[in-house]
Amino acid sequence: MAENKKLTLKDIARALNISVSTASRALKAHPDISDETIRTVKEYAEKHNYVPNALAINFRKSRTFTIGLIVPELVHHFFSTVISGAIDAAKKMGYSVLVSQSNDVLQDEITACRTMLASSVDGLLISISNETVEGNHILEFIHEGKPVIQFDKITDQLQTPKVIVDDFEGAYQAVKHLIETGYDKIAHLRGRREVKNAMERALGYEKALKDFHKEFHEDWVKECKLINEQEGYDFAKALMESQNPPNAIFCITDLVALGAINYLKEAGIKIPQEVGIMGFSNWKLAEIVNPSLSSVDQHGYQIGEKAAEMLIEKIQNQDVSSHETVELKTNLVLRESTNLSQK
Amino acid sequence: MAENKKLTLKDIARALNISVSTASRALKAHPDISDETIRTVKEYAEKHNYVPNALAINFRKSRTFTIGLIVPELVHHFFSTVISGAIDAAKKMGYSVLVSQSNDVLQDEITACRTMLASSVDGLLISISNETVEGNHILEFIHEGKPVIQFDKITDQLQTPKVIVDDFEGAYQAVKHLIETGYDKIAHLRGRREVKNAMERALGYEKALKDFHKEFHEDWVKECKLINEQEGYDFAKALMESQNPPNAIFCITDLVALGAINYLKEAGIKIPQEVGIMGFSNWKLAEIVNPSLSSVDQHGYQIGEKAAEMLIEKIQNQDVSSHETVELKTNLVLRESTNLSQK
DNA sequence: CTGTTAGCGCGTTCAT
DNA sequence: ATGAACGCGCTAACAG
Repeated sequence: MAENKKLTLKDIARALNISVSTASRALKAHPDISDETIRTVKEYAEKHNYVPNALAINFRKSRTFTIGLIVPELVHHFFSTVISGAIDAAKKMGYSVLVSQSNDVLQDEITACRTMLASSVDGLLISISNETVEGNHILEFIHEGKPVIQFDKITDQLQTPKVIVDDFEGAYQAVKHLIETGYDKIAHLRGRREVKNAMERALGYEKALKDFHKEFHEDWVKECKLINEQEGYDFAKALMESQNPPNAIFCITDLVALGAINYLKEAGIKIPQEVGIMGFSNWKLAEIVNPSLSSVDQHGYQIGEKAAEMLIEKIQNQDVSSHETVELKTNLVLRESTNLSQK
Repeated sequence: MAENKKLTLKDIARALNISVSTASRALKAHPDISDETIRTVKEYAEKHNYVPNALAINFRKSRTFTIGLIVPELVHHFFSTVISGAIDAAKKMGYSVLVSQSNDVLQDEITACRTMLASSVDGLLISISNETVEGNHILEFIHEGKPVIQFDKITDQLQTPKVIVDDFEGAYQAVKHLIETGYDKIAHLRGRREVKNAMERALGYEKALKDFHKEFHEDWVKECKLINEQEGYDFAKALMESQNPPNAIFCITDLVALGAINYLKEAGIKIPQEVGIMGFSNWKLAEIVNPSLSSVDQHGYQIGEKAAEMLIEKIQNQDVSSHETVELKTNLVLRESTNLSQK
C-alpha cells in the first residue's frame, strides 16, 4: 500500500557519502558548497524524489506557514468572498489558511482561537463576533509574537492593524445618490448602535441628509436587532403606514432591503417610482431579487486579499506592534430598486 | 511586547528538580508516576501556564491534527455549507481544517494538493474540479498513508471513500412530485454527460417518466454547459417556443431554474399554473426568488459533517484502503414554483 | 569547501 | 517510581 519511508537528508548523505549538513546546504545552494556537490546532491534528490519533512522544518523554525482565519459565519456571501480573497492571496505568498467560524458566539470564538494557537498558526485574521468586547483571547496571539489583523467587524479596543470598508463614505454616497435622483424623504433601517459598521453607516446617512438639507426624523430611523428579512418587512410596513411616510429607504443590509421590497410589493407600492430602496453589501441576492436591488459593494474579495497580505507581511517582519487601519472604498451598484437618472 | 519564552518540559523539570521524562509522564498521569509527583507537576504546569509545544509533538508523532479541504469554489452556497459542516465536525473531534479552492481548474487543484501535502495535513476532503480526470495528485496522499475522501463532485476513477447525495433518487422524487401534482409534459435542463451528478439526475428524471408512463422527448432535454442563469433563460425560451412545449421544467440547478423563471415571467407564462419549475440544490436564492422555487435539498452541512467524521476515523484507524460510498438522501422543499396539492 | 557537533521539545526505551 | 539517553529531521555555529 503505502510505500512511505520518505527519503531524508540522512539517506541522501549516506548514499552520496557526504555529511548531512553538506546535503542540507547543497540543496539550498549555499555559497560555501562547490557547484559540483550541489549538482550531485540536487540530482540525487530529484531522482529519488526527496521531499523535505515539513514538520521537522516547522519545528526547527517554529513557524508553520499557516495563518488562521476566523469569521462569524461561513455560510454567508460576504464572508465567503473575504475568505476566498484571503486564501488566494495567502497561496500566492506560500501560506495556507486554517478556517474557523464563531457563529457570533463568544465562547466559540475563544475556542477557535485556542485551537489555532495550538495548531501554531503564524498569525490571525479575524472578524469578531457580536459578543466580543475585550478580546483577551485575541491578545494571546500578540503575546506569543503572532500578528493579528482584524477585518470588517472590528473593535477599537484591540490595538491591531485593521482592514475595513469605509462604511461612512459608502452610506454617504448611497444616500447622496438617492437624493440626487429625486428622493427627498429618506428613511434608514439601521443596525445596533454597539456595532461599529452600523454606526458608521448611520452617521453617513445623517451627514448626507444634513449636507443636502433634507428632512431628518428620528421616526425614520429604525434599529434592526437581527438584521433579517422579517425586520425589513416589519419596519418598512411601519414606515409606510406612518403619518409621514418616506419615499426611499436606505437599508443596513441587502437582506433587510429584501424584506422591505417584499412588503412594498405586497402593499402595491411601486419600486422605484413611489419608493426607492437601497441595500448595503451587494450580495448575490441583490441581482436576483425582483426588482433587482441597488446596493453598496464592499469588495469582500479585496478585503480578504489585503488583510492576508498585510498579515503575512507582518509575520515576515515580526511586526506585532503596529496598528494602522486600511480603509477600502466601497462602490455603488445601481439596479432597478432606485431611480437611475437625475431628476 | 512579546513575553514569549514559552515554558518547556525542561523548565518544569529544572524548577521541580526532577527529570524531563518524569515531568512528561506526570503530565499525562502515567501509572508509573507517584500521585504526589503527578500532583506537584500538574500544579506547577497549571500555575505557570504550561502549553505543550504543538510543533514538537506534531514532529515527533508526524501528524498535525489538521485535515485539508478542497472545493471547486468557495463563494458558493452549497460548498460553503459543506465547509461549515466539515469544520464543525472536525472541531468536535479535535481537528482543524485547511481550506483551499481549485476554481475548477486542474492546475490549481494540483497546486492546492501539493501545498496541503507540504503542510502535512493528516488527510484530505476533496470535491474535484470539472477538469480532473485521473487524479495522481490525489493518489499521492494515499501513497503517503493519508486517507482521502471525495464528496459531491467525485470520480470513480479514484478508489477512495465517497460521500455523495443520492442524485438519482432526488431527481426521481422531484419529477415524481411534478407528475403527481398534475404536470404531464416535463422537460429537463440537464448538465454535461461527463459530470456524474448531472448524469444521475438525468437518469432519475427519465426513470420517473418511464415509471409513470409520461411522454419523453429528446427535444425536452437540453444540456447546459455552463449551468448558469442565461442558459436557463435561453433553454426555457427554446422549449416554450417549440412545437410541443412542456408544462414543467426540472432544472439541474437553482440558478438555471432562476433563468427559466425569469423567461417565463417575461413571457407572461404563469408559474406554477401554466408551467411548473423545479430546481435542485435548494440554495438561498430558492427562497428569495419570486415566485419562490421548489427545489431538492442536498443537505450540504450533513455532507460536510459526515465526510469529516469519516475522514478522521480513517486517519485514526490508519485506514487508507477502504472505499465505501455513503449516499445521503435529499429531500424535496416545496415552494411556489410548483403546484402544491395533488391534482 | 566540508564535516562535526549540538540542539529545537517531546516521547520512549532502557536502566536503576 | 524515577532518570539518563536517544532520536525524530533539520539547521546552524563552529571547526578545520
